[in-house]
Order: sequence, then structure tokens, then C-alpha cells
Amino acid sequence: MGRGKIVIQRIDDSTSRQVTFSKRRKGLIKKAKELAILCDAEVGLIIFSSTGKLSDFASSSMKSVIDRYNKSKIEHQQLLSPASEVKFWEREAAVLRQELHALQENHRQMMGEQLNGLNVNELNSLENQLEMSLRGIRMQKEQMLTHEIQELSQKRNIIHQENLELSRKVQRIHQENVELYKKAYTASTNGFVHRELAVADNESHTKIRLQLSQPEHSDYETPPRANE
Amino acid sequence: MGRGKIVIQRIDDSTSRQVTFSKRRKGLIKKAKELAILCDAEVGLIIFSSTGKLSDFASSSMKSVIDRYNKSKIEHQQLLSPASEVKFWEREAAVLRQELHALQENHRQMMGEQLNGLNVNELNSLENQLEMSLRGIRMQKEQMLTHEIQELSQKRNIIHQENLELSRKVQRIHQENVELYKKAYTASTNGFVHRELAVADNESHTKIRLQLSQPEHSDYETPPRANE
DNA sequence: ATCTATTGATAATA
DNA sequence: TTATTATCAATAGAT
Repeated sequence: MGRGKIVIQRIDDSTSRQVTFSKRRKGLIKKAKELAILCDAEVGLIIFSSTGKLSDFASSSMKSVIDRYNKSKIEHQQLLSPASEVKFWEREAAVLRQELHALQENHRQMMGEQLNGLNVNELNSLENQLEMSLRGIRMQKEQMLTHEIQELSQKRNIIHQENLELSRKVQRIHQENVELYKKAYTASTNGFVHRELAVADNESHTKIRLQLSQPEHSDYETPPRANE
Repeated sequence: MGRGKIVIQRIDDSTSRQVTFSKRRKGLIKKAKELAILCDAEVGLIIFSSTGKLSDFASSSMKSVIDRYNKSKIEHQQLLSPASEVKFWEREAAVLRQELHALQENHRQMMGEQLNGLNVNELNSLENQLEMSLRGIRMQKEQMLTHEIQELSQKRNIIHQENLELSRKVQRIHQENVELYKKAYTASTNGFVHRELAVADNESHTKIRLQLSQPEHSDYETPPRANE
């Protein structure tokens, strides 16, 4: 599809090779895109030029494509003969056992045991590793404590606000009561209006009690504890 | 490039979608191959059809392409701004920390601690894991003991052989002595050959002592101890 | 880069 | 799925 037919073999002239690479790479990526869209396929394309430059395309994400590819390959291997499946799991087990042993040794060393076989460099590296772990752990702890403090501070503010309002209410009701008592006193000295006083007094006391009990029912909960 | 122009969007009819997929997949792979050959590029192509079927092409091997891709990506990220590099290492650290925590939990569970949160299946799996570990450890131990027994058995055989030879020597020398004493007796009753007897007797005794002391100087060493 | 003659890919059809 | 063929798209070579 050009001015002349070409044979498919490495282009010797480096300039034409570069030019052709650019053109065909563009075409290839376009076609990969089209295939993905037209046919609802998941496509991943990775291209390294002869100079080592990376170009890629993925209809979803390259990570997704590669993960799916690996999964698919493993499943495919399982569909092979039982013998090869056994071999696969043998290898898998060998790798896992090796990792386990390495991990156990490392763990013992991290616990400060079995340090005889280590040279200074290895001890340094171990020390650094532990320091990094510590740093991470401390960061995590600090973060959790900061968060806890924030939450407590917020709650404190809310409760403080509630208290202010309650104080105001108490003040007002107290004032009301004073007024009522004054009235009642006036009335009793005049010898009437006994029932109204009783009712009003009852209501106001109930109100006060309800408001004061609110903080104990609030969303106060056991504060989250930081991991030690 | 067909009997009519088409718009690039998902083909609704599943049959034509399937047909187009086959054709275009073939074309795409062909072009990927051509690009790799013509331009000396390393190309990897992964295609999952809408039904989940995998097709792939790699100019070298998919593993090689993916490894190179991952390396390239990491290097590229390092060349980005310090901020994104920090983010990369943050993520890396998060992943590692997560793995570490999982590992620590697993370790505690393998030590028989913190088993409250586990259901029966998990306990079974843990049991199996521990049994496998035990089996591995016992195999290792058995192997070491077998080896040790073999070595000891070999040494025993060598020593036994040495003893046999020594016995024969002792027997022979004793015989010689008997002969010499007989001769000496004959001579002394005849009143001569005193000096020769003394010399011969000395030599033979020395020889015997040297041979018998050999086992204590042999390559016997403290037997290798099996790990408990 | 851009242009265009030509080949190559493929949509429609069988 | 495969084959055919009319068309369109990609691109080799030239500028």
C-alpha cells in the first residue's frame, strides 16, 4: 500500500527505518484502538523502537491488560495435561517455600536473632530497614493520634456550644420562674390563681430536666484507640 | 477499506462484530509483526475478545516485553517531578506496609496466637499449612540424620577394616616373637647371641604400639549435629 | 511535513 | 468459517 511493493525485512537505511517506524506505529495504534472500540475487545499494545523508545496503547489500562493476560496464561496452563499442571504447582510450591524460608530468616534477623552470619553491611542494611519500619509505624501512629485529637476537639466544641445554649435556657427559665413566683406571691396574697401556677411550674421543670439530660445521650462513643 | 465507509463505534450486531473481530485481529497482528521486522522494534500485543478469548503476539517473548515495559515505566516515573516520585514511593511503601501487616498477622496466627477472628475453614487451612511446614521440616531433619548415619557407618567400616589388619599384624608379630624367644631360649641354653635378641625385641614392640595408637589419630571428628 | 500513486485491508456479500 | 470483490485506508517513495 504505497508507491511500490516492499518485502517484509529489516530496512537497512536507518532514516527510512525511522520514518517507516513512525508511520506504521501510528497506523498500528490506530488499528488497535479501532479493534477495541468496534469489537468491544480489551487490547494492549507495547512498542519499543530500535532506539529503545517506548510507545504503548491500552484500551483500558496496561496494568489491567497485563494482569488479565497473566491470569489467563495461568488458567491456560491448568488446562494442559495433569503432568504439566503438577509441574506448575511444584514450581509454585518451590518458589513459595523459598520465599517462606527467606522470610523466616529475615524475620529472625529483624527480631535480633541469628545475627552471627552477617557482615557489617548487612547489619547496616538491617538497621536501616528497621528504622524505616519504625518511621512508617510512627507516622501511622501519629496520624491516628492526630485524627483522634481532631475528633475529640470537634466533640468538645459541640458540647461547649450545647452547654452555652443550656446555660442560656436555664437562665431564661429561671427568670420565668422568678416572674411566676412573683405573680403567684402577688396572687396568693390576693388569694386566687392557684391552678395556673402549679401547671406552669410543672412544665418548666420538666423542660429543664430534659435539656440537661441531653449530653449523656449524645453521640459520644469510646474514642478509637491507637495501635500500640 | 471496504465496500463502504464505517464509523468507529461498537458494532451492535454480535455476528458482524465477531466476524470483524476475526478479520481485524488478523490484520492487526500482521501489522504488528511487520513493524517489528521492518523497523527492528520489540512489539507486544495482547487482545481479549468480547467473549474473553485471548490472542497475543510478541516479537521476542511476552515476558520480555512486559518486563521491559515495567522497567521502562519505573525509570520514566523516576524522571518525572520529585513530587510524583515521592508519590510513587509512598504507594510503594503503602503496599509494602500492607504486605508486612498481613505477614505479621499470618505469622502470629501460625504461632497459634490471635485465632479468635478465624472461622473453621481458615483454621483448617492454617492447620494444613502448619502440617505442610512440619512435613518439610521433618523431611529435612530425616535427610540430615540419614546422611549422618551413612557417614558414621562408613567410618565404622573403615575402622573395622583397620582393626582386622591390626589384629593380623599383632598375630604375626606375636608369632615372630614366639619364634625369637624360642631361638633365644635355644641360644641362651647354648650361652650366646644375646645382643641380636634385644634389638629384635625392641623393634617389634615399638611397631605394635604405633599401629594400635592409629585409630585415636584418625579423621574422626565430632559428628555433625542435627538441628533440633 | 506533505503529497499521491499504489498496495493492502476489509465491509459487504455470498 | 471461508472466499470474493468493490472500496476505502494506509503508506512507500518523492518532494
